Amino acid sequence: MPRSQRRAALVHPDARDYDLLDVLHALADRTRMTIVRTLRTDPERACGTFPVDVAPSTLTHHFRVLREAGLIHQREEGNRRWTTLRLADLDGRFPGLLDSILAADKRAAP
Amino acid sequence: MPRSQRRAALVHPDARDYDLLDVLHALADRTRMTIVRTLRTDPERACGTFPVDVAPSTLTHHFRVLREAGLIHQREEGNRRWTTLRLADLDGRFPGLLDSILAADKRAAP
DNA sequence: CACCTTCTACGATATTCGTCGTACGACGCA
DNA sequence: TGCGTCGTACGACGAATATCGTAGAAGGTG
Repeated sequence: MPRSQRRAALVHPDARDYDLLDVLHALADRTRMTIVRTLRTDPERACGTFPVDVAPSTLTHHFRVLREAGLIHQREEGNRRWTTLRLADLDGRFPGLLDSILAADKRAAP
Repeated sequence: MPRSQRRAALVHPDARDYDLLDVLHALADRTRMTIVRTLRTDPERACGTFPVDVAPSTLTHHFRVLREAGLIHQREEGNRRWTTLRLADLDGRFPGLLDSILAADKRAAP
């Protein structure tokens, strides 16, 4: 039984269940925006390799918010948890939205 | 002395001081999103004429959040406070962002 | 086996947020 | 002067949030 007790079931919402307000709320945070920005360039990353300055447990919290909003996908491989951006799902539901927001963020702090 | 005591000074941030995270946070609320959506179609509205279902004091709170994020402008005329969308300022700072978000919202709940 | 790394779950804490009721100031009109 | 309307300020309250420290599970490596 892999990770049955301590590790959560890694629930990812269906792309059709996306809630725009949840997506906006998830992105309205500097740490989470940095995570998404990083993933937009790098396809896949392990949790501990993001350029943010918070405690590991805090990072876990932010990943959960992003995951439950449907922004990221996480898969487990051995000891690591690899994170990817759900770009296709997001673009399917809200075409152009994510890149529009990321462009605005880049414009604000390139 | 016009509205010196009870009414706030109606501070509107400069368009150059826009903070994207503040904008996203302001829009990550159903009531405030409805206000912005309404203003995107109707150029100007009085405070009490928006299709939202909250108490007047709550509405005042939401207007303040939108105003301080730079999304709306309010001017006083007699007894009323007229609200407009700062579309040009927003588009100057974050081109295409607002319409991209509004399009996503319309897609989610047309 | 022992040890280290990675990441999570849990509990605690301080802060923010959305909501409302109440009171009231400013305006317009009779 | 008085009354009704519009919108605000203030205080309160519950819920959500962001943060952290600690403890521990799972995997990798010796």
